[in-house]
Amino acid sequence: MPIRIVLADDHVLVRQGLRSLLEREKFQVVAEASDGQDAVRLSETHHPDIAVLDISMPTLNGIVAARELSRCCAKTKAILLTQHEEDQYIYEALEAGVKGYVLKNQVASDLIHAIQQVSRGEFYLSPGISRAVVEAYRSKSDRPVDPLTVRERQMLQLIAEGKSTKDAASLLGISVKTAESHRMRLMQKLDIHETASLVRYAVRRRLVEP
Amino acid sequence: MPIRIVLADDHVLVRQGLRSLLEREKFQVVAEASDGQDAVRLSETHHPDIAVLDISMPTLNGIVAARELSRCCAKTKAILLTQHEEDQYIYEALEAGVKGYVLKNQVASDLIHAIQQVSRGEFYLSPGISRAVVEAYRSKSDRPVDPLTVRERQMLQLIAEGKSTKDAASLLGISVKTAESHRMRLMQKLDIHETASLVRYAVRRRLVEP
DNA sequence: AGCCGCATAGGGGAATCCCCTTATAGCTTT
DNA sequence: AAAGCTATAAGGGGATTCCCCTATGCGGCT
Repeated sequence: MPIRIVLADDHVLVRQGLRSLLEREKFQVVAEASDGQDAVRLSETHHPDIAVLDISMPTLNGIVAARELSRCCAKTKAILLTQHEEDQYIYEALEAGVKGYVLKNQVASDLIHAIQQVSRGEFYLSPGISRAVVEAYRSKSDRPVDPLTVRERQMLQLIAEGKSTKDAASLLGISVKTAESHRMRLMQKLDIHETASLVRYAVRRRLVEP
Repeated sequence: MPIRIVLADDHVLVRQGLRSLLEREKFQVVAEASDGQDAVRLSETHHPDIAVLDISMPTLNGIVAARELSRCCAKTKAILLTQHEEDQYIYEALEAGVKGYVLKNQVASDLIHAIQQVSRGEFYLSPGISRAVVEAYRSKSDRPVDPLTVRERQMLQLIAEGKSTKDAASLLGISVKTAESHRMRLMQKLDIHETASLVRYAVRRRLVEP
């Protein structure tokens, strides 16, 4: 039986390129998602062996999506794709239960290996980020804890993407007033009081692309 | 004889995905480049029919590379790949002699069509950017690279820094209503309708640090 | 001389943001 | 069992954004 995969990346063209690559290796791509929520939803219905998630995606980024997956689809193993190797949030990814971490500027065989290895129950990390992982663990004790909750970070991302509170609320399936609450406490925690600074913060945190 | 292609994108994984996609369609990828200089160099030696160039690349971005190509390899036609629908990229791209413009969040068949059409000597533009192109041609005569006036750019920067319109007005020594006017026309010109997207635009333009 | 772009300034209004408050339910920690 | 954090939801209200509209004066282009 082939390894079954859900593929999530917000760029259709990139996604289809990856799909072509994976199918050439006899993997079976059972579904494609263009954002994090879709990735989670499709994983819930298809129960794939592997979810390949781009880190920067709308609605839920790859890390948050991976966290969701480890809650709702324990069988599905998450592999993150990222552009950045100076990723200081690798620790977050590991904590989210990610099994593989692949840089976009590695060769395709890297992703292939990652999928094979992770589906065997092992971990896989692209060469070049091991250092970052080691450092993440080394400084684990005095790591600056991100004060935000999952919901607050989701709101932050949606705000930074240009969504209004109302839009964000309906995207998250909660009431406008609840979304406002999350937004307010988020701003209090970060001591930021305008949308603009919030967006710059989200860009620095790589929750969204500038 | 198959259509011969040079493929340039700084992410190896994405590049190989695209290659797989193109080879499935019987195109011949004669070389891959990971930056703009390489793309030009490889085109000079291989004389491909088509150069597929990502816009954001190290050393030379896709647009500059396309400009080079139109000088040194007139036979090679450039197709740009981009994440952004932002208008001013398109102006620059057209001026650089680009023959095709494909958004990364279009389906793969879009790129296939682009290659076929461009190699026949026609133009190709992804759906969704035609409007911007039409506008580019409409006001072609005196189009500055950046369509914003000095005042509008000042406003943009202040907004992105987190200033309110009122604050910005007093900083610029003008009335709040004037500042609002600048802000409004700025948003109209860029076709951006929320502060958040405005901030991300300013970050991309390096008007402010993220 | 007349048109056009730009900076200036203002009126008005709907929507949204920002911030305060309170309250219930669930889950974890102590 | 109590305390604490989180997610949920709601009321209210002042500030700001966003987008229409009009209007004047200045400088440059044809």
